[in-house]
Amino acid sequence: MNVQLLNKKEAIFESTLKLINEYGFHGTPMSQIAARANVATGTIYHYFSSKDELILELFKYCRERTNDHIFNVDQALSYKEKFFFIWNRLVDYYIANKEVFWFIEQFYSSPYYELIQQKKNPSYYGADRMRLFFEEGIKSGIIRDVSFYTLVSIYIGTATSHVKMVTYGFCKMQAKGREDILEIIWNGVKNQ
Amino acid sequence: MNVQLLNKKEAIFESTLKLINEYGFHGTPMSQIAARANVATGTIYHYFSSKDELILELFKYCRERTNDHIFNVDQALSYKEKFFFIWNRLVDYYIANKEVFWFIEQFYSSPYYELIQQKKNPSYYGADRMRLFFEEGIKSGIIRDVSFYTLVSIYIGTATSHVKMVTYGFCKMQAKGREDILEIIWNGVKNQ
DNA sequence: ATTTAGCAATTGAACGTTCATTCGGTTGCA
DNA sequence: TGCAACCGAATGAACGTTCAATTGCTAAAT
Repeated sequence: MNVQLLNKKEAIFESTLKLINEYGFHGTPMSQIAARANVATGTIYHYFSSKDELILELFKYCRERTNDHIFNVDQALSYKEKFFFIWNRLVDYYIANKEVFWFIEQFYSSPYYELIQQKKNPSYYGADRMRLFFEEGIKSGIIRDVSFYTLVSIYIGTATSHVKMVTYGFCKMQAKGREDILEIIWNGVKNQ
Repeated sequence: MNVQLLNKKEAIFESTLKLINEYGFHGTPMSQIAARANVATGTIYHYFSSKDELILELFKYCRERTNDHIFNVDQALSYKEKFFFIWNRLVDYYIANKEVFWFIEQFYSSPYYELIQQKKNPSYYGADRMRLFFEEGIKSGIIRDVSFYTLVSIYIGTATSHVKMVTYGFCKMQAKGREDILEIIWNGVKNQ
């Protein structure tokens, strides 16, 4: 990542992200997180009360950054254009930031995610903007009136699945595959 | 291999599956796997050379069982019917066997999966039947001629995404949501 | 039919390592 | 002067793995 790290907290985040991507939750000791971030082990505990909290905070950090990025969209575009644009932005972002993608995927598949749900902390939920975006399409009659989670399964499910294929190396990152997916899901959800 | 051996091995598999589902890869010690399977810790090492090998074998075991189940389909059905049937079977199987689903998800998102890819062991790849099924639809002109991985993103991506929503408790396991998803992706992939 | 040899299966305490966390001390800045 | 930031060796618990000992089973030998 080419970003100039402004503080130690972000250095710790970036270090954790890379190590977890490489060795998984289990295989990344605090000592190595510290080493890669050029801080002492104890320093991490100045910012985070435990390893679990570090991982929870990192998840929030990743999700906020991702959401801020993908929903930064020109409101002058037509709904169809926005539908395509946001999907492509999400895929681009994840492919350019593989560590973020794999960390989020690992997190969602792990028991950590239940911890967050138990807390019932609204700031953990990042679905608000997605919900608004789909509601906009439904209310204006452009896309079919189906439930939010149905649309998420189709829109986000295909995007993450596609990113997995590409980062696994199964298929090349080529425009054709993306266009096909987008055309297919758009044909499926549009009203007519 | 006699019956007794299979029983112990399967008991270890089932125990591992449940514990990993509950505590994650990192949070499940061999001692607990043994306890839940009613065997001694050392016994596990009679069947598996290490914890990593146990997890790799368990992954193969889960994937084989899942594939055997979902592709057990009446060939007399029309292609569209099979398309709907297999998708529903996959979703049903995962919802009825949540530990299998979450284990596979965790595995795919973890660095373990790269280990398997490095081995280049064909027995690890379970995509053959899926590929044949899509080819059947393309050759007969029923579904659009797009790449295998595009179809996987749409077909499997939406299925796993839907299972996640349901097992997270975001949406009820009701017929409506499924029908909507299937109708949308079928509208998208069918020819013209 | 009984004995016996030998190997497979099983046990769980012990071992050595790794790791998250702590803490007493140091640095740097306001 | 005071306080936050920072350090890293020390601590103790947890964990994967080993191993010497025990049991159970099978089949050949008597």
